[in-house]
Amino acid sequence: MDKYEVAEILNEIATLLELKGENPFKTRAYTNGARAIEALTEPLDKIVDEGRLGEIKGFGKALQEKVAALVETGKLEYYDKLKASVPEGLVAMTAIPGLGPKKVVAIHKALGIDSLDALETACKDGQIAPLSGFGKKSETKILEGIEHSRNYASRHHLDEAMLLAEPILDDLRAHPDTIRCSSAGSLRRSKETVHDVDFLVSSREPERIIDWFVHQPEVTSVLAQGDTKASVIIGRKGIQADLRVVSDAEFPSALAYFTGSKEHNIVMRQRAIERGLRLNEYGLFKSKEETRDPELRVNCATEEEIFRELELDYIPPELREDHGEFEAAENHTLPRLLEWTDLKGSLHNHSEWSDGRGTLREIADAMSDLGLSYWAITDHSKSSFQANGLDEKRLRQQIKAIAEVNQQLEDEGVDFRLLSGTEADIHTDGSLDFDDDLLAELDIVVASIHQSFQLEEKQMTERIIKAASNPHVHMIGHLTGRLLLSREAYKVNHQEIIDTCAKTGTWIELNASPYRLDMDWRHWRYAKSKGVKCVINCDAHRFEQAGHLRLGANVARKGWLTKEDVVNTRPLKELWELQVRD
DNA sequence: GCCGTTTTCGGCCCGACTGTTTTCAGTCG
Repeated sequence: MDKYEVAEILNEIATLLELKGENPFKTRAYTNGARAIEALTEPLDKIVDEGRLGEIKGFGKALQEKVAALVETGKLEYYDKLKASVPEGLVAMTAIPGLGPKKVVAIHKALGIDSLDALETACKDGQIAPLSGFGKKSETKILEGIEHSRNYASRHHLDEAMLLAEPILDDLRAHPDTIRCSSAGSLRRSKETVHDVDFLVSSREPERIIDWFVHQPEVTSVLAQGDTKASVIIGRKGIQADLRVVSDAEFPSALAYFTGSKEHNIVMRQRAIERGLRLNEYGLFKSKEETRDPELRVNCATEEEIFRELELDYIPPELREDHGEFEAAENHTLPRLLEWTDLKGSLHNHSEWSDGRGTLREIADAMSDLGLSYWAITDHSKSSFQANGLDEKRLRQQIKAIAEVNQQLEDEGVDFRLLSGTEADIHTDGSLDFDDDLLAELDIVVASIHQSFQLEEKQMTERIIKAASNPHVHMIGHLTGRLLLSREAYKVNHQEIIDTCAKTGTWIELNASPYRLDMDWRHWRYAKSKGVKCVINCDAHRFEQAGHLRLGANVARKGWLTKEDVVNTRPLKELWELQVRD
């Protein structure tokens, strides 16, 4: 069993314990254990083999035994028994907003309900409202929740959230009663998918800001509206948006608090407690007791100053996942992160020659107008016939056509170049769609998998390693083939592939399509530690997808990457020098 | 279930909102 499967079971154990009414701190121990396992950078089976599970923070005797059993045998008696003792379907019911473990159990005890379908029927029949602690509104909300979970995915792509949030943020900024404002939450941390969109505003007139917010034309329903907080559903796709309004003195601590992550915040609070202080969304206070007394407030005008009071360097929002940022911030070793404006071009893109839009010249003009320096045309290869992939003959024609466009650009004095390339399919055996002779004629070779996703992890890993070992391959494209919120990643051993790329000097793509964002940000720190370079690529099929560069850079920041770690921050001349291999 | 430079027992982050209640439990982030 791999670490993700183990983590999933630990999380399920936590939910099951909650349903059984266990000590909440015991529940939390399992949740913490799941997180710690997911965050591991070395293989879990290796840690188990060497008996080092106890070195993981929060791992005592019980968790060590349980995880070792899961890794070694794939089974855990404790889990099986626990699962058998809780009616199936109750876990799914806890996913409905407003229904936690206590209420789910209450409904089950009173009515014997153990599935979403049965719950829906009971609501419609008016059986829920008479229960103690429930009412007519509970019934309506549960029905809405079930409906919502069917109509909309509960998470959304990052670009969708950004596109929705930015105009609202602009309007909030322009609102006469706004002093400061920002996005917060997972959007500000650039998570690859987000559950909701968070806004924070400081103002002397909170009720006016709240009122303005819930009356925005995009708002389709108001979930909650109070004096300092409102939750609404916005947009066609139904994204939840939360707004908090605080005083300006509270803004820095509120921003830190609502940016999260939850795990990061817990460490921040603990650091405050260790220093005899108390941190909450209202400020950092010289008190051990709960207080909002301005007299006790440690004056912090910005987030930076809060970090300083807790003896930390400023931690950029993208890094706030409790994935090692505290150690680095203490030791002054946080990286200076990449900025999206550092990017000079994209090395994996398509044109009308395969399944993209636009002629070579149109693409060159569009990207040059954006201020980029180069743009690789890497159309699909012949095996991807569904994408009108190029065979040898058409690829040779395209190389010539690109040379002609570049000649025109040079004659016109335009400081921009197209690069010739291919996105070569990796066959099941790891061989590529073109011979080495032809690959050698190209500026850029991206090797990607577009079929046979179902191979076992071992075979899939060997397949990619073989492709990465071809001296003509510059980079591996979208390493796991995942489509966020729709298709699971195919199983690969990231570590082995990264180790190979470190030896061969092969780059790994961070595919900046909002549906991919692949390789996942969680693996970049390991790649970086091995000296493997990243390439942030648009995988553009249309002009406007050049904008994916910004998204890709945001996610690269989340992987701790700097300008130096990313190949396409370099000017063309340096890019050529990087390509020379031993 | 985990943890410990006062502690091997008694803590474990904490505040807002909702819906149901007549003062609060449950849920959420």
